[in-house]
Amino acid sequence: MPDSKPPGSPRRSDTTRTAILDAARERFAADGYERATIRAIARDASIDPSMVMRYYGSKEGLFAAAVAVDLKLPDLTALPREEIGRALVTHFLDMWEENEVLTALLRVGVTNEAGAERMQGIFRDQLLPVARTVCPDPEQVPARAALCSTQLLGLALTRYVLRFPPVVTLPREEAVAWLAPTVQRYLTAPHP
Amino acid sequence: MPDSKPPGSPRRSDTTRTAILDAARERFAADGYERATIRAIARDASIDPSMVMRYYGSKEGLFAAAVAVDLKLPDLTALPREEIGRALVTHFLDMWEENEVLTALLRVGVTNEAGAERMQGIFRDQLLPVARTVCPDPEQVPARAALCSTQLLGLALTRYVLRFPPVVTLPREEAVAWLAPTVQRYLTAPHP
DNA sequence: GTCTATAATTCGATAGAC
DNA sequence: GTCTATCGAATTATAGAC
Repeated sequence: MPDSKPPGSPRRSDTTRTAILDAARERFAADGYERATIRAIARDASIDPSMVMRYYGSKEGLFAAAVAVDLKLPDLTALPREEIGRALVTHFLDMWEENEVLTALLRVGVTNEAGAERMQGIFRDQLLPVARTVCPDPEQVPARAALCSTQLLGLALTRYVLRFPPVVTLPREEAVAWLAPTVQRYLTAPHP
Repeated sequence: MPDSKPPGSPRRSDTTRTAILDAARERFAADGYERATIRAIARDASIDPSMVMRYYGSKEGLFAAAVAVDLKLPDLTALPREEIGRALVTHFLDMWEENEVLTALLRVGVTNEAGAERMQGIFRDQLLPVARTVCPDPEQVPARAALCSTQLLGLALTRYVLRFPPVVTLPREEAVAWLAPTVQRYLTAPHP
């Protein structure tokens, strides 16, 4: 964290570091934790495998650094109640498509505790505040946010990871049109 | 498949074979493909690792055999239209809880092509016939079945694999009450 | 900072005695 | 059928020259 150099002088290693992290995200997203080897990541980044160890200490450290980006969350709490479902689905599709971090986290989290916990933290941080502003009963907020996560993660799983053909084929607008009412209902409808 | 022995005489190896498959399902479900080692599976089954190779040839062969059980599918096509959502959610929760095969398939399928294809086949075989009987437009059947798979697999992912606490805590009846209308809508509601 | 060389494990798979 | 022994390959991680 502490940077002893003045702001205007980027260290030479910075470009190497980001190249490593980019390659790591790509490999973790494509292959999962075990099959994404340090050697392959280093090869993708056009550097020596030992540099990865030098910079990030271990494979676990590399993974932690690769997924330690904070995903910008637009303020959805100001939206009208009726639009929250559509806004959430759209926002999450944006997040999955603009970044490989979430795909990497999902592929790794399925067999890696650290990945699962981080994925859980992201969904908690993003869904709970929204749920709090629209849920009728504060006591139901965690359960309703959790229900939303099942639908949103299920879409990501089948579309970006398992790649079920009918889900991959589904146009983005159509997916939004179908899922938005579901998320809307999980958040705002009376308890069934 | 061909059994040269008379029906009344179980081969001695049969008990060993099923012990191996049981242990394999457990390990694949808990650890995924890479981390479930043949040695660990053999240790769980209290036999020698070389026996696994002798019986199943390779690790891939073992996995294929472990997940090659046919899941009995009750006939849901005879149900009244209005109950199909609840019946499907209940049926899938039963399948996930009575058997480790689906958890193993999901954990493996995320990083293994063979697992992903088998998972896709199961959902296709189970959902398409049901969707065909209740969908208004035959052309929309694959998309609507796919939408159901996103919600059902999302529940399984967060509840049985990632183990999000609020989803794990959710009582089974409550999960059914929330998801049933979703699945019902994906199958029978007019295109949004 | 970068690279070579290699240590130390671990795994899947094989050969062969009994 | 069962087990011992081991091969060959791949991995993470380290030590040290330049």
